[in-house]
Amino acid sequence: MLIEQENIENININAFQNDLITWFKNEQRNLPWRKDQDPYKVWVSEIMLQQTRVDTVIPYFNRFIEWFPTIEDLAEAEEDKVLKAWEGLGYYSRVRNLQSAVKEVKEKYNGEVPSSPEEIARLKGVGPYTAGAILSIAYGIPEPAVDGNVMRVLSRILSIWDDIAKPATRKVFEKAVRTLISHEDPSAFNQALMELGALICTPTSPSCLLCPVREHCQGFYEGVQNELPIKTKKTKTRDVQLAAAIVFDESGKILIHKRPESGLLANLWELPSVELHHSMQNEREQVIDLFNQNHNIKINLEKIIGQIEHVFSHLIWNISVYTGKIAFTLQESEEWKLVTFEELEEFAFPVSSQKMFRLYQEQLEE
DNA sequence: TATTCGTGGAT
DNA sequence: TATCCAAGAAT
Repeated sequence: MLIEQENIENININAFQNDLITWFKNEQRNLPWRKDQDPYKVWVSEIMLQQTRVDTVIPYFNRFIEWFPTIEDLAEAEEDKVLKAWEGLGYYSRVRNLQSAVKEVKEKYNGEVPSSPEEIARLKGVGPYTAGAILSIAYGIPEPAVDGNVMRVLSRILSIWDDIAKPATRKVFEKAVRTLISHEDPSAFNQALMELGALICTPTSPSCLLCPVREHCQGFYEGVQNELPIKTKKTKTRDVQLAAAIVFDESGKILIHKRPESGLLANLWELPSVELHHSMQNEREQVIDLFNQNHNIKINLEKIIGQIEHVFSHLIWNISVYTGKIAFTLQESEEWKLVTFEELEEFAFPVSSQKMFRLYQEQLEE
């Protein structure tokens, strides 16, 4: 904490703010959520951008605002449609938290996104970064918005060697931002730090020769810009063996299942599946037994149509994909439905299920 | 605090 | 091919 305190005193704060903000105003990308400062749109964009690239978010953002133009529209929407709007974006609890928070804003705050740090931080899905981003960008309030970009950029500028993988480290950077932030234009300042991280001060091989704040950068001065930030943490993924089935009824409809309301891919639809375990039993027999035991569904498996690998951040699914027929009359419910191929479009599926549908289509074409 | 939450692009 | 990682939050 002492090191960065000394380094921050080496910075000419006014010149730094001016160089950074001037660069941002000239070089910023033209992004759909920068067309106005509607707090709702800023909010939606910030949730979508969590751990997600700008290029990925753009089409999702445009469609989401088209479907749900206002807080009221989103508050009143069916959750299934909201999840459909998020289909393929990942981290699906983000959008369920967003809708929940939007309902709270509608009811408790008369539809106006609160502008106090305490109130906005209490909303579901709004953490320290998102609270600061909305407050500064939509309301011009000088609050820190410390994301991965800001930690990378400031770790270099201030030569901060704390491990940014540790949650406690964010506070170090929030303190630095409180010292550095422009009170004239907090929105431009915060966005400029992130834009600099995205365009110039990139994770590998930063473009220091193009950097508008190079002369303020302690890391560049020391020649350590490629060693910062310090980020430990290893990703240990575990393997899970699954078997999924495309199960048809007599009329050719497909059986789909709604996942539980918490945990992985919560509330999304999927092709029914079971987790396999090591056994002397052959896989085909085990799948039939597990469908019976876990789902209380009797099926006749036809054939295996292929294997699919799907990689999450923390685990890997290896899925054997079967086709089959349902061996009794199924009672449909909130959790189980029989639908036609056309009706599949109405349901939100994770990418793993979409891979299986594609695999089946490829089989048909052979 | 460490882990759980997706996905697809970059290197 | 494998690893990392991108505008984080909840638990």
